[in-house]
Amino acid sequence: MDVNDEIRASGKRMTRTRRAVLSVLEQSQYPLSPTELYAQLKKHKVAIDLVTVYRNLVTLKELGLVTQLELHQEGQVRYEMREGRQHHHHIRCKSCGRIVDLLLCPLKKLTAVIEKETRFVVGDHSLEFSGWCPRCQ
Amino acid sequence: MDVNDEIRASGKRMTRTRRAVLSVLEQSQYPLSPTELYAQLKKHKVAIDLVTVYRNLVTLKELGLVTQLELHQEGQVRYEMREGRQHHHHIRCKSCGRIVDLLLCPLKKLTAVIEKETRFVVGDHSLEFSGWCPRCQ
DNA sequence: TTCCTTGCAAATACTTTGCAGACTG
DNA sequence: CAGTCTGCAAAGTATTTGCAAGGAA
Repeated sequence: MDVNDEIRASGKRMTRTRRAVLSVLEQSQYPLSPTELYAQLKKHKVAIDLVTVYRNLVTLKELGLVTQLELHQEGQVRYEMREGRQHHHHIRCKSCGRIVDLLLCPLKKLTAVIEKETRFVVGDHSLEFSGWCPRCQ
Repeated sequence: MDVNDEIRASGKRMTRTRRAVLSVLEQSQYPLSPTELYAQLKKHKVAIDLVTVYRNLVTLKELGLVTQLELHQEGQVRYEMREGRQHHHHIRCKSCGRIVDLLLCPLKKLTAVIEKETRFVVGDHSLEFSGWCPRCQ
């Protein structure tokens, strides 16, 4: 079942703007904020409103096609494609803002410890590093 | 050097509102958002403006007296006293919003791994869990 | 033809800024 | 007294909502 089918299976429709949003996200090397995504779309001469970008991102997130991130000190949200990507985290440069994937996650064991200690049932976790990238050091 | 001295040593002053903000933060069992802090102050009949709460929190953060947190999916910032508290993280209930401290941090070793892998110099990290607290399960 | 989707305008939420008067040391 | 701090008004940024027209299946 491809993206198109997944959208239609949920009763939603594959529209011109939806396709464009997905396309930009697929091509991006890093998670995009709604505003950045909007700027990319404009650059590619796609006629779309910022509000539509927001609404499409909400929809795609609900369908589980994209993942939403909130990086520290940014005051905005970012999205990245989920398609086949394994669970991962990010590191962000405090100087230039560059965001790089971290393909590791040390928290599986920790979750059990936390559940025992707090009696919470753990759902998600978010982990993010920040520092200075090679160029900015 | 107590809080009072620390503030004065930086050329800042210990004012009525600053004292009130610190007092509420000291008594809170969990990190407070500016708005929650403001509500507490009002409840204690402290005459203060929300803007002043924001400004004092910025100042106290710059002085290292409070720590700022941004929990996932909250869309607001929180602050907690730093005074002698060890480095820690939080878990938040997705249902009632309750926030509980986690007194562990498994990330010291990981930092070295990440620095080698990404060539970043790691500054900070943020780690947060969310799930369902005992009452909400 | 149904009803999901879009654009535009407007509202909301959180946070920051400008300025003149008030207060601390 | 000098310089910091405060309240009030207003601006700024990110995001959401209402509504009527447009578009997908």
